[in-house]
Amino acid sequence: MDYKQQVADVLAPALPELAMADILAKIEQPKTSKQGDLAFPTFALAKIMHRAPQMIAGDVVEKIDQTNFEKVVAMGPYVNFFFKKADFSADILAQIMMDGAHFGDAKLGNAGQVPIDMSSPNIAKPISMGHLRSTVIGNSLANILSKIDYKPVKINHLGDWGTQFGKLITAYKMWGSEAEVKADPINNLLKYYVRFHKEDVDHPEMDDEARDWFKKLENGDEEALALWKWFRSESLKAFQKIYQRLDIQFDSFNGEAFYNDKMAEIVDILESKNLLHESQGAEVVDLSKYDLNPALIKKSDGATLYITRDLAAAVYRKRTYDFVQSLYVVGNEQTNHFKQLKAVLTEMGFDWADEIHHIPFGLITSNGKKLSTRSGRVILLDKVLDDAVTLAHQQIDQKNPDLANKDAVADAVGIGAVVFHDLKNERMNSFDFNLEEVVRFEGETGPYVQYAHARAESILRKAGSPKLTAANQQLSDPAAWDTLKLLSEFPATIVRASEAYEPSIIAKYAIHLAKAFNKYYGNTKILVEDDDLNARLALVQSVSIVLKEALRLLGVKAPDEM
RNA sequence: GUCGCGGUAGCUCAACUGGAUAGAGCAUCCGCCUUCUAAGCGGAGGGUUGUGAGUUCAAGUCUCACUCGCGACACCA
Repeated sequence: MDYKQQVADVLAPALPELAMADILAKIEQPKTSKQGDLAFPTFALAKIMHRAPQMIAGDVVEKIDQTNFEKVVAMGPYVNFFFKKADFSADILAQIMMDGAHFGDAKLGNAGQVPIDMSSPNIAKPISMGHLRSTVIGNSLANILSKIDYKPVKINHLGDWGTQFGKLITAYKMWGSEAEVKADPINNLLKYYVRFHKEDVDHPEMDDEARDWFKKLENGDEEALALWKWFRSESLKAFQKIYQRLDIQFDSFNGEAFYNDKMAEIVDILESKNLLHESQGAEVVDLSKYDLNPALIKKSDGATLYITRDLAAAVYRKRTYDFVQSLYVVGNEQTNHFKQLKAVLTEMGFDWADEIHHIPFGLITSNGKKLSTRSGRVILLDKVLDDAVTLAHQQIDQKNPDLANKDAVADAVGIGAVVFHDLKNERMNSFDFNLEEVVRFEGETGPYVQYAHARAESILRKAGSPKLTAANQQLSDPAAWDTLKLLSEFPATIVRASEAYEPSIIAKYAIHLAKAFNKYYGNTKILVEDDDLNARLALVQSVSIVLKEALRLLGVKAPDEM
């Protein structure tokens, strides 16, 4: 039921000087339910009618048909509408009971495909907290889009090509061993790489050798290629372990190397359209009309660059998926790159360039400084997840020692805390890494939401997991009101999150709902035999369903007990 | 220097398209487990929303200037 429209319908006859659209646009949601459920400010009318807004509000209330509302009152310059709680609760609870986890589904995407470029770690380097953001934001957006009928395609654009592989092969040949790499691929490959950068300061000839090896790799040299493939597959195995912990699956691992043979066509197109110009020995596309620096397509030595590869990837994705949108969940510091990318595609005549969206996010720093693999200043994601799970275990031992499935719950809670922490704030916010804060279990955290869900489940178990009927779901208890209203806002919240590409909107919603429910739980005895029992249980069930679904959209599990 | 992002309570952050007394969490202090999981609930203190103008009936939100922090500025990705 559209309550906003209902309010507008009764307002319209009392306000002949305003069009329906204007009335609808002005209706707003008060900050607290003391001020009602919807409100209409009369300031705009004051000007037209040359009267004080307070008086207008009073008059409007007199003229209005109040039969469909609990009450309509003038509070200062506002007309405040209070819904009939019993009817409202019956509506929303029946809806959620009926839809279950599908509550909030919408047919907005028309099954259009949406590739999402996300995670994209570099081969032979560990996954750090920095990668977590791209990974969990991308995953959550995929879940959100999927819920409103888009078809997301999660693409892990691996950093599996580039001059660093020349360095890595050089370093491996000097200090590495097969046994070491097999034992612990990421750490040992990283060790070689870091050592290379330490020693090449004094031994510049190492750089020449690295260049040679990369050249060999590009020319298909057997030894170089074999090493590269091996490094790649060992790294991927290690990555998959982390993705499993996060419960994230990808649809494609086509990384940079995948586009090696697809860039020539891009250069051809650019040439045929006369877009390529020589500048200081390099080939560039002039973008001055977009107020951007020229895009460097080919280096002076003829080698291609990052943007050339991304152009090839963009074209490939359009052809392969015929996408309706193409998303890139990549750090804020690459904003310019994506502006250039879109500009070049536009110059090439691809009107679908408009459907490419860079989804930027803020930087994670450590002690205020940018993370850097080379300098060894990394925060390993695996380590953070381990710490979080260990802490979760301790909490369980302390608070619920008899719990079954301790390990699974500790995983869900510990990892959920880390993921939720990364998603709960606007993605553009930067933050300095702080372990205690990331794995916090109290206050506005993932575990707080999980806890509310587990409490709801616990009540339902105690009630004997009843089959709730759609009847008798009128709940007029004011203590339940905030929870009921929040439940009703879930579908609109999903749409808002999808439009802003902002998982934090869902996370904040989950916190609000959990908070409202915890408050209700703390002040109201639910399991008492009276006329409202069925309605209260329906409320508890609905909260459980919606909390679990909100967490799922974020990529966080909701254990039934914890 | 140019462009981008940000500056809200001691700390971390909210505030949907401009609206009512700027809200939470953490930390500090005080209450609540013989009642459905205390990972919880209730209460207290804590603010010139970076500064200064402007637009508006109304500005944390829009405009301009200034300021501080971070980032990007063609041969890395």
